[in-house]
Amino acid sequence: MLNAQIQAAWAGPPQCEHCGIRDLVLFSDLRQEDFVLIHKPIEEKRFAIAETLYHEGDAPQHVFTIREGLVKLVQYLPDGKQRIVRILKQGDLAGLELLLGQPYQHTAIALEPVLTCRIPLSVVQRLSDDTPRLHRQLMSRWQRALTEADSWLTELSTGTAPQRVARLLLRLHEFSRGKPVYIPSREDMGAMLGITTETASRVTAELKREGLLSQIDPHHAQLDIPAVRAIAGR
Amino acid sequence: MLNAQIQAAWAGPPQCEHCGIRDLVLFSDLRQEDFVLIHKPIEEKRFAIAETLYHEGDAPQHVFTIREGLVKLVQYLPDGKQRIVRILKQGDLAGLELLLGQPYQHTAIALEPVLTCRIPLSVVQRLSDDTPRLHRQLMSRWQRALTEADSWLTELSTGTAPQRVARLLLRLHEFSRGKPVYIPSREDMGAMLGITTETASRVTAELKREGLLSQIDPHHAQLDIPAVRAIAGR
DNA sequence: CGACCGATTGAAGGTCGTCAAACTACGTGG
DNA sequence: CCACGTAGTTTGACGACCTTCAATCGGTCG
Repeated sequence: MLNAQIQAAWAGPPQCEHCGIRDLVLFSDLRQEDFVLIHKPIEEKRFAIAETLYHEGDAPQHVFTIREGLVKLVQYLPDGKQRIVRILKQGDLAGLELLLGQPYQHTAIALEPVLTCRIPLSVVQRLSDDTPRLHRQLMSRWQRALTEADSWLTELSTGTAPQRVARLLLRLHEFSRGKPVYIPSREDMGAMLGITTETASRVTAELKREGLLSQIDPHHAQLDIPAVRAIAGR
Repeated sequence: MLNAQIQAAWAGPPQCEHCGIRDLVLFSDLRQEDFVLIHKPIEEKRFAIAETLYHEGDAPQHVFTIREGLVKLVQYLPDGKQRIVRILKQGDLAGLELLLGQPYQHTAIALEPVLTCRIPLSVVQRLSDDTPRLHRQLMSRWQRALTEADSWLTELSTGTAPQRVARLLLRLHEFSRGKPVYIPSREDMGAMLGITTETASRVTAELKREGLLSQIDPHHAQLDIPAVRAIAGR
C-alpha cells in the first residue's frame, strides 16, 4: 500500500528515472509538481564494505538515502576510542544535519555493500523551503533517529554483556526481513554495546556453542529468536 | 543580540503578553503577522520537584518549553529498571514527538522547581503548517536533541564510573550559568550513567573527600572544574 | 522523639577488562 | 601446491572494578 504511493511518486518525474528504485521514502509524499524543483541530479552511489560515506566534521553538500545495506555511524571519544551510535538501514537518511548548516556529526561507514542515493543538499533545501509536504517527512526522520538513539541507550547500553548482545541481535534481526541476520565484527559489537572486543567474542562464541547462533557466512547467521529474546530479558 | 530578536518577537503579540518572558526561543524567528495564528492560550505552568510533566505513552495535546529548572526524560526497561536518557534545560522543548502524531516517548519529571510554557499542540501545528520560519526552528530542535542523545551515549555510557560521573558533572556545570551546579540524587546519577546507586554514591563521596565537590545544599555544589576535567579524561 | 528516606560505607562475590597466546580463515608469494 | 603472513576470533589467567546485599549514618518531618 505504501509501495503504491511511492511508485506513483516515482513513476512521474523523469529527473529521477535514472534512480531506478521505488523504496526511497523521503520523497514519498511529493507530488508531480514538486519534482520540477529538483534541478540537480540525484545520483546512485555504491560503497564497498568498510568504505566511508563521509567523515565527521566534513561539510560537503550531500545527503544520503540508504537503499541497500547497513551503515554504521561512528563517533570518536577524546581518548581515541570509537563508539558506534547508530546503524542505518534501508530507507534511512544520513547527513540530515547538513540541512541546518552543521558539518557531519559522525563518520558513516558501510558494514555491507551499500547502495545509496546521493542527494545534493540544495535539492533538499529547495524542496524543504517550498513544499510543506517534505517538512513532515523530514521531521519524521528526525524523530525516528531520536527514538533510535534513545533506545540504543536504554537497550544496548544497559544490563549485562549477554543481555546487550542479545538485544543487539534482536534489533539486527528486525532489519533483515527474512534473510540471515547480519552479525557485526566483534570489534564493532563492542563499540556498539560499550564492551570490549573480547567480551563480545566470548558472549557470541557461547551463543554458538548453545546453538542459538548458527554462522552461515562470516557476517551472517541464523538465530534462535525465542531463546535470544529470553536472554535479552523479556 | 539574540535577545533583541526575541524581545521584538514577544513585544508585539498581545496573545502572548501574559507569558512574560523573553528567552523562549522556539518562536524567536516569528514575525508579528505570524502571531495572529495563535488562537489558543499559551499558559505558564509550574511544576514542583519530582512532579511529572507528562507520562510515557500519554497522548495529550501540549508541548512544553522549559523556562526555568531542569527536567529529566525517563524511559523504562522491560524489567522495570529506569534509564534517564536526557536532561532538558532552559530553552529546551519537551513533547515534540506529539507533532508527528506520536504519544510521549518519555516520562518527564522536574528535577528542580520548573517553570514552563505549555503550548497547545494545535498552535504549533498551525504555525508549523503556515510559517516556514518555524520549520527551521523545529528542525533545529530535533537536531539539537539528537546531538545530545548521541553524546550521552559516547560520553556518559562509556568508560569507568569516575569518568562518567566527571563528564556528567561537567555537563551539568555548563547548564548552570555561574550558579552552583545541580547535583542529582545518587539514584538519578546511576540511571543517567548506567551504574548503580551505590557506585554513584561512592564516586561522589570520594570527590567530596578530595575537595573537588563542595556541597552547598542537598542538590547543589561547587566544583573544581579543572580537576574534574582531568578525571573525565582530557 | 521516632520513623523514614537518602547517602554512605563495608564485605563478598561476580562480571568484565586486560594482557597474552593460540587458533582459524584467507590471500600472497615462493 | 604449499608455506607463510596477516587479520580477526577465540580462549585462558588474573586482577580490577563494579554490583549485590546489608548495615550504618544523617537529616527531615510528622
